[in-house]
Amino acid sequence: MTLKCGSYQLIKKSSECKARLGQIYTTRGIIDTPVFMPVGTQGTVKGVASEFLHETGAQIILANSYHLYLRPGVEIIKKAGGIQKFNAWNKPILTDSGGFQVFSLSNMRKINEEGIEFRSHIDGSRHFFSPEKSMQVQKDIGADIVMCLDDCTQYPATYEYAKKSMELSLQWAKRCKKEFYEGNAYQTQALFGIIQGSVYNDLRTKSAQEMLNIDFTGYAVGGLSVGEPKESLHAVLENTLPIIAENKGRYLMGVGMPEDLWQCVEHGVDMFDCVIPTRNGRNGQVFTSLGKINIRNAEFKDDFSSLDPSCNCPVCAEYSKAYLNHLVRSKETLYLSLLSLHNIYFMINLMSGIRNSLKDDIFLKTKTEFFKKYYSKN
RNA sequence: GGGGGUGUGGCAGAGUGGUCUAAUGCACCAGACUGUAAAUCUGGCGGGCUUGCCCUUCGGUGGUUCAAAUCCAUCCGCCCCCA
Repeated sequence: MTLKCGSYQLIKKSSECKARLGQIYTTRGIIDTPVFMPVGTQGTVKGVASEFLHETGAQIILANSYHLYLRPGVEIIKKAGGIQKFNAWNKPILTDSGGFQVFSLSNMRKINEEGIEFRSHIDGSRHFFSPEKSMQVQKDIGADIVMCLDDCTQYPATYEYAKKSMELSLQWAKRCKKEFYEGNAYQTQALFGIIQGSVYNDLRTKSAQEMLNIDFTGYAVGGLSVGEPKESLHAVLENTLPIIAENKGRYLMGVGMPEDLWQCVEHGVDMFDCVIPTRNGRNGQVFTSLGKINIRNAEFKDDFSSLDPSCNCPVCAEYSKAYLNHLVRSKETLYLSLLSLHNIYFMINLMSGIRNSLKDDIFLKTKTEFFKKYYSKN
């Protein structure tokens, strides 16, 4: 049997909760899930060279079509032979559609039914992203998994606003699918739909059902981690994920912190992405099995132990907290790479631990142990 | 020896009678960051508590004034120029 790019294979369900072990097939390799995908907006995971990224065990990374479209431009990437040739990352890549920029560049864009008009954050020039345009850009970039152009609803949003926004994403999703499969030329790439609806359960339900009707290879839950309370996030997942067919990959966009990964896997999420490991790394915050620390803090000036006693990453193997503290204080650029690398390794390793616990069907016990240790210093 | 200048919080540096516990930057102490316009941003940075006030602070001392970082005297330190 030939597996379609982006298709999900369920391997084992937890007997204790909705967590599940599986695999997502892509043309460039099989992804073991649950998986954490480091974010490389501009085609590079900030501060981490591909060879080090491989060492972390990363299976797939993100890139952003809006950013790559603006610079270097799609033509350059096509000329390079696709994004994987261009950025020397030969494993799967998922591209975001530009939908998140609707949210994050909210004061530099206008939305209408046709699409989104952006003012470039680089030079102020005007650009138009329609669902069709987003599909063309992502196909040209050469992503293995392509995301539908959506309207990432801001939080808070009134019910009426969230409804309109969700319905717009739905209309766009239909156009994305049509455009994506146009000419049947892109069977090596997968298209995922994105469920919206803010914190309103009936809107989420509607969005999920309609997305399933359109029929995508995988489904993402978007519009979360945009400022809503944690309870809302969990309520949405609890409500929405069961609607998605069991044989489809479920991707929670933009999440998250280590504690979020455990909790959301428990709800049945298969894929995550988040800028946290790299951004926080660049800001001195380090994730460890004993909780997060800010390596800039004075207490680490003469702490010659590694960042995390139970970490096997290249940074923990070689460098002390005291030295990393010194690098951060001195603004030596090396710390950007080292802390990002460690944090990514931490996330990837955490997911690997989650998968192992699912294999042995001891997810909840392992989760409890993780939290006990992670919060032991507070 | 003669002339000129200068001394402000950890550092640099504003302020030249009241609105000054004293701008700003750095340093320092913390916090935040969730499909990346982020190597960024925010807060704190003399002491005390009843959180509104009180005490202490602009080289030292003394003075003028209702009021002094700011004016005067004097002492001390530093810098420059001429001999």
